[in-house]
Amino acid sequence: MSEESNPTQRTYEHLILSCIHQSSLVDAQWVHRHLHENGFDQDPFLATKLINMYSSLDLIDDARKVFDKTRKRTIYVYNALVDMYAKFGCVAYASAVFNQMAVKNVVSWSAMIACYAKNGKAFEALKLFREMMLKTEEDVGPNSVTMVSVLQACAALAALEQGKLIHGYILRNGLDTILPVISALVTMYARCGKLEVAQQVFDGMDKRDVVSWNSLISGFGAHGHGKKAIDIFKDMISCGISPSPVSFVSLLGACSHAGLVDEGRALFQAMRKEYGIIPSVEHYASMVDLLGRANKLEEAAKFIDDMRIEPGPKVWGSLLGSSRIHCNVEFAERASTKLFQLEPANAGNYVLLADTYAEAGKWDEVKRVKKLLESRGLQKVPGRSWIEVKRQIHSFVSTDEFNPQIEQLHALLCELSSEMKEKGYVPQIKVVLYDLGEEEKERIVLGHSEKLALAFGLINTSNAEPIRITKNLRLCEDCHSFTKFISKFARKEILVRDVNRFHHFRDGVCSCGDYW
DNA sequence: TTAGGGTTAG
Repeated sequence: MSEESNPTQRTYEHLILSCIHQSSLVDAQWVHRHLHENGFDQDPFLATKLINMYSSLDLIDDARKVFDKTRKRTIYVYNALVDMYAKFGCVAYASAVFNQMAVKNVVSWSAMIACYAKNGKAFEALKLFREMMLKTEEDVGPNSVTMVSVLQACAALAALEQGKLIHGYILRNGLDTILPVISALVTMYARCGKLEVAQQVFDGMDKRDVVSWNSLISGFGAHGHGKKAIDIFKDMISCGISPSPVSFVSLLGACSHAGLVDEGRALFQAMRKEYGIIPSVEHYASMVDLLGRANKLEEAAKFIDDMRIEPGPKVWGSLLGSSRIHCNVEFAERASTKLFQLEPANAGNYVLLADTYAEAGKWDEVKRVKKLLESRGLQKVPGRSWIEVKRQIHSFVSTDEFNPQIEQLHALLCELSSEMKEKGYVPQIKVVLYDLGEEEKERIVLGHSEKLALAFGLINTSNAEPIRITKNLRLCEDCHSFTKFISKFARKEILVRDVNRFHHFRDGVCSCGDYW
């Protein structure tokens, strides 16, 4: 690049940055046109910037066009495109671009791993990380940024043993002073059920920012320690750290899991009045969840009516979820009517409404909603549970007939069930929302994925070792009751992370206090 | 000169 052209390139860079800043489409198109007319659109530096610009304006196709027209595609142009697809959740496109790259550096690998980790593909993230570790090129060794995404993947899978290996790598490579890395470690340990280790890692930090504190608050919240989460928040304030909007989402979530309605209401008020934070949809959704779970559905609905912003799917989703828990047909209908308009392709909403009808015995309505679901070509997400044994993740679904150990697991569960029935366990067959006979229902609940994972854990872990199970949905009442019995009967400590929170079973009691 | 990262959401 010649010297005199530098200012012009820089001018265009500033113009593009200003379009991003003001998110102005008209200006963006104007700048792009000028750039083209002056022959700057083949400059790879500016092409990268243009991709970023269109990406920030949510214009994927325009960004792609810039890429396609750029003849000199540097290591930077490709990375910008991978990152854009990652941002929009287009994992297949991102990986296609990544695979096309002849030269990949640490940023390329990190961007692709982050893409998988952020878009619910944690297995793929770990797989790609292992591949990256086998590369010998100088510029491909993982760094702190890579570690953060890998830790997120471990957290998503509750892969504690893998996470510990990564922790070791972080210590050996001196990455343990970098704030994002430590915050990700705190979250990883908390989400893998090791709250005490999360606390130790946090205690060992010499410097903490608001995100480090938020990580700890949400960790305690997810484990049901609402009061402790509030205490941590108070400690943070007394250390002179200002709370962020996320601090309050975490706190309200913590109150919700622990049923701390009054504390939650007070925090919501304080957020505005004392800390000047304007509540966003996430805060409203958390409040609706807090009230709804506590069976204050009227108040939750009124809270929505009084909102100063448009409620949106998260808020209505919270109301629907609570209505399902408390089997309230009226509010479930109200929320789902809105949700079917706002997010017609979300199968979960149809399932929640159908389940509410089923529990209320309204079988004609159940049929109607299931038909609606089918007519829209949607499918219910199957329940899945998994468990890590010797660094291997074993995954279970209730209908898994290909699992080589399935016969053994079923036999063990039948044996345990009949023995526990003598000690007072009563199968909660009402959770089976089909018009079936009692025996059939009992057979179905005994085949739930969480119980298969539990049986697998009983066979494959030592006596002293706790069992850690992760589940993609909310824990059902029968699995909850069954696991409580097992924890006493088999004298086993069992940790289950469901989609919302942790259940810590010990000696026949669960840490959630049967409120979840 | 450019690119990748931490906390929340049910």
